[in-house]
Amino acid sequence: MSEQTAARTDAEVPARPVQRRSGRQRAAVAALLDSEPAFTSAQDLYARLREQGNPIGLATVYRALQALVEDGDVDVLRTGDDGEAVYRRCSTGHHHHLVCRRCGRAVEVEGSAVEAWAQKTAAAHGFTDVDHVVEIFGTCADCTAAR
Amino acid sequence: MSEQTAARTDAEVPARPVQRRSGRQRAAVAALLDSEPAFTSAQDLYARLREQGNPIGLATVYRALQALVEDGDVDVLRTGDDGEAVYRRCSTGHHHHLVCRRCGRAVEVEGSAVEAWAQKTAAAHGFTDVDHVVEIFGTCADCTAAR
DNA sequence: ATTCTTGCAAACCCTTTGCAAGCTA
DNA sequence: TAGCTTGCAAAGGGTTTGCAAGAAT
Repeated sequence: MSEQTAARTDAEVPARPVQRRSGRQRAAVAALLDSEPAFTSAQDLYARLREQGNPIGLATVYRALQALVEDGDVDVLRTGDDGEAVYRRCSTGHHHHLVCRRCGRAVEVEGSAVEAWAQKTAAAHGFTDVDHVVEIFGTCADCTAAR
Repeated sequence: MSEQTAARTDAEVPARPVQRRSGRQRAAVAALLDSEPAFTSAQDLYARLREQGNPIGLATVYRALQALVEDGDVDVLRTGDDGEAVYRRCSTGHHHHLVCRRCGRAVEVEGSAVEAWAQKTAAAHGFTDVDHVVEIFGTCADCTAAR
């Protein structure tokens, strides 16, 4: 993992109360994501699930991720190099990420100062329905040390 | 165009002095981009060039864009929905964008406050080699009025 | 002449979709 | 039983690459 780009929408999607059956595989994807601190790609999750003995289908992984994102349980980002989407279990409120470009590990952060700045800047140019994407990339302490 | 995501790298790429021949088609792409205030996709540029009577090849458009980005003359963003890349002629210094999610028109903006915040936040978590992606999306004045 | 540029078509990759079979409630 | 979930394979869409032909220096 290296350069990435944000894809999170700030607009609060009112998680429509879709009726969702348990689904063994879907649960497996959710569980793996729960224990993963880094942003991970669908392909990666797919490979890992199979490695750990779960013969899941790639389409199922994508469908599970789709559902999780829809429910607001997971955040999505896009890698800057190839546009691949990466997912991560996240808290529901509005927040941004501090992501390690080396291992993908991420920390949720918030910055009211940025929110205000974005709002003000947009307004100054006559823009409405303002929304923003903010992601910080760097090398985490562990990766810095391991190098 | 609608939701998008940033892909700009803050790391200053020391535009390697690549020897580049003029190239009629490459120039055409650069020219079109020069007169375009909005972030535009490769496919879109390709279509427009052909429409205006320039039988360019799609691969050439991509190669031209690649070169322009490499030289730091063009900025890239990724649409949030489909991960399509969009390009725009930009100034060389570090800056961010205020993009209209309706028409794609963009304004270059800068915010030292954000730069400082990003740096401070990253440092607080032990991250090094900090870099960040910040893009503001909204509906520009014109589009707001036209609606 | 040499070297870079352009086009076309094929190749790639990630992601989505159709459809039949398997589960869940 | 009815309806969602899963898999496989095929389709899609954007982007890249191989290779031969066409410019530029």
